[in-house]
Amino acid sequence: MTDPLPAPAPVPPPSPQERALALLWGGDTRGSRGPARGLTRERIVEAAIEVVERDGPAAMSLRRVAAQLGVGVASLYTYVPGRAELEALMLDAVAVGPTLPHEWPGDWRAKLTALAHDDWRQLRRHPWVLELGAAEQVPGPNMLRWLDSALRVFDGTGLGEAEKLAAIEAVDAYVRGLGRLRGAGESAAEAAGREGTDADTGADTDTRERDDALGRLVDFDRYPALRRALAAGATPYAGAPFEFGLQRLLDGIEQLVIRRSA
Amino acid sequence: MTDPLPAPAPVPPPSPQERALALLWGGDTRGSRGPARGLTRERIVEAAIEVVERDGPAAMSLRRVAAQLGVGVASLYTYVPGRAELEALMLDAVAVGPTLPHEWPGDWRAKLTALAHDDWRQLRRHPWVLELGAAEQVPGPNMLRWLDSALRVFDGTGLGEAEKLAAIEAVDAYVRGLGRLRGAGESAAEAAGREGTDADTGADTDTRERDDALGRLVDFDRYPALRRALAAGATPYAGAPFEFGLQRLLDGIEQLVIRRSA
DNA sequence: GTTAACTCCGAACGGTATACTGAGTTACGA
DNA sequence: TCGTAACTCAGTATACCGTTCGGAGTTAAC
Repeated sequence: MTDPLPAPAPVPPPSPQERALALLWGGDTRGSRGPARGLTRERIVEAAIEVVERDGPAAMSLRRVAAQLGVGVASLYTYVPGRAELEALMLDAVAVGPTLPHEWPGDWRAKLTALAHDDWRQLRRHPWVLELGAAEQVPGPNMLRWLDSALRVFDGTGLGEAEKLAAIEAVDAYVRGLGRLRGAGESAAEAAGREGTDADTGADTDTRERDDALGRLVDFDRYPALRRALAAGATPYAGAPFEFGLQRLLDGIEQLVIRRSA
Repeated sequence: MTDPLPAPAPVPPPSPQERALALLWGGDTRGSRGPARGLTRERIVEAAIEVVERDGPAAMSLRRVAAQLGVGVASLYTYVPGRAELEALMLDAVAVGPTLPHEWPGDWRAKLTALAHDDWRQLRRHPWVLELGAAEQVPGPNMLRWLDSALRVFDGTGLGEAEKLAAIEAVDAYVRGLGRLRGAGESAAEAAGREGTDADTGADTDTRERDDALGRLVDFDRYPALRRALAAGATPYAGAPFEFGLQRLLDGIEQLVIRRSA
């Protein structure tokens, strides 16, 4: 009762994470036969982004993407293994602005400030990344290019390598976290309306409406400290002004830089 | 052709946001007739949380929640208007730990550190809040109770009301943002295994696996700064150590406190 | 006792992602 | 040159999803 045939392939099943990685990092392994392809991965990602920006993240579906391209749903599967992987591609596509942090003028603090602002602007322009990217961040080429550039912002400071990385991710975490507290961000129309003004409006109309409804329902006498803050004009859960927390964080990093260069 | 009857009810249609708010803040307006109710809203929320923690956020569905409770799907709609509102209830249910920040010992910095740690622990224990709460944060009773308590942490410092609020939200944003960069957090089994140890493991098994796959695919010569960081032992996109960014942020807030009390 | 309000739920509707199958198209290898 | 293998594409099928509808049973108010 020998068993001459070992298990044919003890290869672990490719996890969705690994599939997304392989997809993001190229590795095109298709032959050359068959009819010419009518689409490209880039066109699909582009169409998907159009759909999600027009109809919102909840309405994003492969069917709509296919319709946008004038193609059957099943056709997409020859270019992209599934929805999750498409989302990873979309995220990487909008991950980075046109220029890179280390190329910007000024010292590290100026660059880091600009980095945060750029991140913030990107997030407000594409609010859906917060809803789409919930699953997990699979690092793609754009993200790594950005991260590499961001690390170089700290060239010349005495910070350790791990500290540089941690500082970048702290700023990134703050920006993204605040974007989430603030809610979905402004509409595309809004963004187009004041393109580039970069204003830090304390609260938009939606949050104002919600606060009104909240004020009608809640007895704020039960929350004295909150009541005081409200009376002073602060607007909770609208997201605090972006700049405040950023400057505090940068102050803290600056303290460390000074300590390290001493 | 007079028109003696004005439009009967110019009441605007209740938005989903307002429905969720009304739901979170009580306002039970049901009559007393009809058969006794077999369920409660609390039981439903509890069951939903069980489902999401067992099967993951993607598998959360009203049908599963109903099955978990041994009732038909449609029955849920007598207690909860829809899925969005149920999610709001779930989020508020796990929003706050057993004790409140202002009751903890120490000065404001000690309390704020504990607040961040508590927030972090809560996030790692219920990672799904990051995926569920994507839509929008509708503040419920627990959240406001927590926020009120958090504001009182700054009692005695010279900070302005808006500054207090902004500081709280900055810390909160940092913690949640880092939770997202890190990925979904640890499994329930993990959490149970080292209950309360609060260790800051740099990277878990999942991220290690992903990094291996990444290393195989990516030519890091194209990312010199990143390569240096990696060589120094840093692990990108695994989330930097939680403590680093937190202490930098707290340092920055401390500077402001000192300035304000001068 | 009648009735109106209420709970519960099976069934159905329109939507989703994905798998499967088959037909049509292309280019390599003999 | 031409058969055939490899490939693209789409229609159909499956298995879910949230939500609605209508009916049957139950209770309190009148």
